[in-house]
Amino acid sequence: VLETAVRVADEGGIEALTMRNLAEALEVEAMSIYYHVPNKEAVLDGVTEVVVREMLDATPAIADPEDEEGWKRAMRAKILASRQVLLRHPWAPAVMETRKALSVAVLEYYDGVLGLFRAGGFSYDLAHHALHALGSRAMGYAPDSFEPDTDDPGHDDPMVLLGAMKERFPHLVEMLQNVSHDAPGATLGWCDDQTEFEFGLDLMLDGLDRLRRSG
Amino acid sequence: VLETAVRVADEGGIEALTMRNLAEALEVEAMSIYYHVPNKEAVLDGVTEVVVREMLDATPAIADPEDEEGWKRAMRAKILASRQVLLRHPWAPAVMETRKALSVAVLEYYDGVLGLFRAGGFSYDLAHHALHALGSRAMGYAPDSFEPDTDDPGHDDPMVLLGAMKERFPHLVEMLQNVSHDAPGATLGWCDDQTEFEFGLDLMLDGLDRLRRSG
DNA sequence: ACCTGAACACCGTTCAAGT
DNA sequence: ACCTGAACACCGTTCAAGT
Repeated sequence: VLETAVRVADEGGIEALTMRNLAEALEVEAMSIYYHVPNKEAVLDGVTEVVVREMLDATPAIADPEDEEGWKRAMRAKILASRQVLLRHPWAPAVMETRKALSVAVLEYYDGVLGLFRAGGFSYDLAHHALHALGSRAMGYAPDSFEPDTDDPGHDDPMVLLGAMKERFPHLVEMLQNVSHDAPGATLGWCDDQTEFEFGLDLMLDGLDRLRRSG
Repeated sequence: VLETAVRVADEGGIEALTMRNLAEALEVEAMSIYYHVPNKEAVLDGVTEVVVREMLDATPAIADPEDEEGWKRAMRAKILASRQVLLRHPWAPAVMETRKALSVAVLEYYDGVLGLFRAGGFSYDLAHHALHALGSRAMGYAPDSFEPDTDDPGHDDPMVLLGAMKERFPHLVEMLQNVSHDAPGATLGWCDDQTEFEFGLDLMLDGLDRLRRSG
């Protein structure tokens, strides 16, 4: 029932997940879903539950490292594995943001993360702060503030555009000219999401490890 | 025009911001808005523009610190000031997440952040990574993964509930019992958002400062 | 140039009714 | 116990028509 909902969202995006579409995919006619499910909110709760359970299944083995130093490696592996799951369900982060109550799967997930912190010798207090600090990164995603502006403002010569932008956003333009290698004119679409995600994640994990050691 | 849209959202929440409601607030009847604005997406673009410009106005003075070491202080002040703006518009982060194109105000904002990094001696490459790492934190908010579950599962004795949860989520329950002081049974609603935000922010800024110094 | 009214396609949801 | 059809309230949006 919920798994077909996930499939509908995977294929047509989240906006394709309407009650009528879902009913069609279930080969049942229209409003029969309401017998099994109270409302659409429950469907959205359900699909995130399915996705998070996929994450849990993705990392069953690495839950409890023996050595204290191994917490970082295990945490990193767990989070990056979850990220792989999310890449198969690109709509999931947005839906998860809108869930206010914590589902059972999410609680299990955070419990596992906490377990890793504890295995690494974190106090509950520090582990609690750490969980907040990681935020959505603990579930394998980060709000991607940067997307290319594919609209008209760039439909003329990109070099001319850069020049025009230079007075308004001097540092941004300078950065673009210094960092971008392969695609000189392509505004901001060239960022390697995986690299950036790991950079931020490691920054967090290294900082937390330092706090752990200093007590 | 857009400012009244912000007011409507401030008063009634984001779900109250419908074209018909907005028209009523403008004391104009219904569909006249479409003469001034192409569609609702443009309205949402507009309101984030207004909010981000509020952020820009909130920190005009601290844009360029002389000393290299001051970058962190200035960045922290800028971000926390933006956070104060967002507290007046609690619906704004969710809307900003859904914008894909970068508005002029957002570009200006990021340009200012970049300027602070540069003033601190960051290379453009490191500053670029830093921007990604900060993510939404650069704009004063972080995805708050934790909200209390106010629904029925807790309508019996909280201590009994904790006991029942203990086998499924041992680390979570243990953490709750160790960290929570003032409100022992109140699931997870007691977290101090401001404290947690600053903890995560400082973790990032400290890590970035360390990378900056090591070259 | 600016606003309006009626209408359309679509959404989540209710409810009495079928088997 | 499970499904259906018709209907309701609401949404964003179109378009020909008004001043």
